[in-house]
Amino acid sequence: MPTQSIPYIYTRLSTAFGPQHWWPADSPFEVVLGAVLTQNTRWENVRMALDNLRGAGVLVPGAMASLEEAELQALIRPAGFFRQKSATLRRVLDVLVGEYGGSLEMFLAGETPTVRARLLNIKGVGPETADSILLYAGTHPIFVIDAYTRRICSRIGVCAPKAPYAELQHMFMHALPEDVQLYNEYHALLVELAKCCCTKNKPQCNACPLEDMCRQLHIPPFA
DNA sequence: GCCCAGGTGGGTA
DNA sequence: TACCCACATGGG
Repeated sequence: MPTQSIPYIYTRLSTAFGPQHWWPADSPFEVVLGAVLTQNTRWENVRMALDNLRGAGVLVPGAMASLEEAELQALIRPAGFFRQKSATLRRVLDVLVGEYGGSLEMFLAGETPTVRARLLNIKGVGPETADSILLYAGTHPIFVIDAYTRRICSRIGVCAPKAPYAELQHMFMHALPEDVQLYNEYHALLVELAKCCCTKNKPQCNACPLEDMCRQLHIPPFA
């Protein structure tokens, strides 16, 4: 399966699933929180944590920054890895509030490579978290690679099972026109596809509306 | 009880 | 570079 199929796959997914309206958040700041909280974690768990934060009225940088560490940890606990994530969020808030007066817009303004480097410089923020923030909170044209993307691409033969993040990102960005909305939709659609037929160790397509495509793309068990 | 989830960073060879 | 591991909760 050559990389030329990347635009084709988008067309098929878009037709089957329609607009995804991602990221599932009410504000850019929530995107940042969700990007950290969803690290190796189901979104359902992340939503519980976000609901807690909303209930506590701390879904704005200033208010969250004033929380005690124990309070923050208790609120995000359902998302797992709560000690690690609270520390990461604290470091993000230090930059956001300390250097940009709490303005996410200011923080994310500037050239994409510059802002990306600034994000990656924060301990606990890796490439996926940084790119999710750049694309979904800052509308920077950058393609987000996640476990779903890698798994799907691996199963249809467009990459090795352990292909590096940068390699996959390069592949998508060179197969597609530079377009924030396209990158946004594509990533969301891959997640939608993965949830129905590309779960780890369970490559069934029993109820998958894309059974035909899975067959064409050689996704088991229709290979 | 066991497996898994929209990662990241640190350690070792 | 290439693995291995800790990190933690909640749902199937």
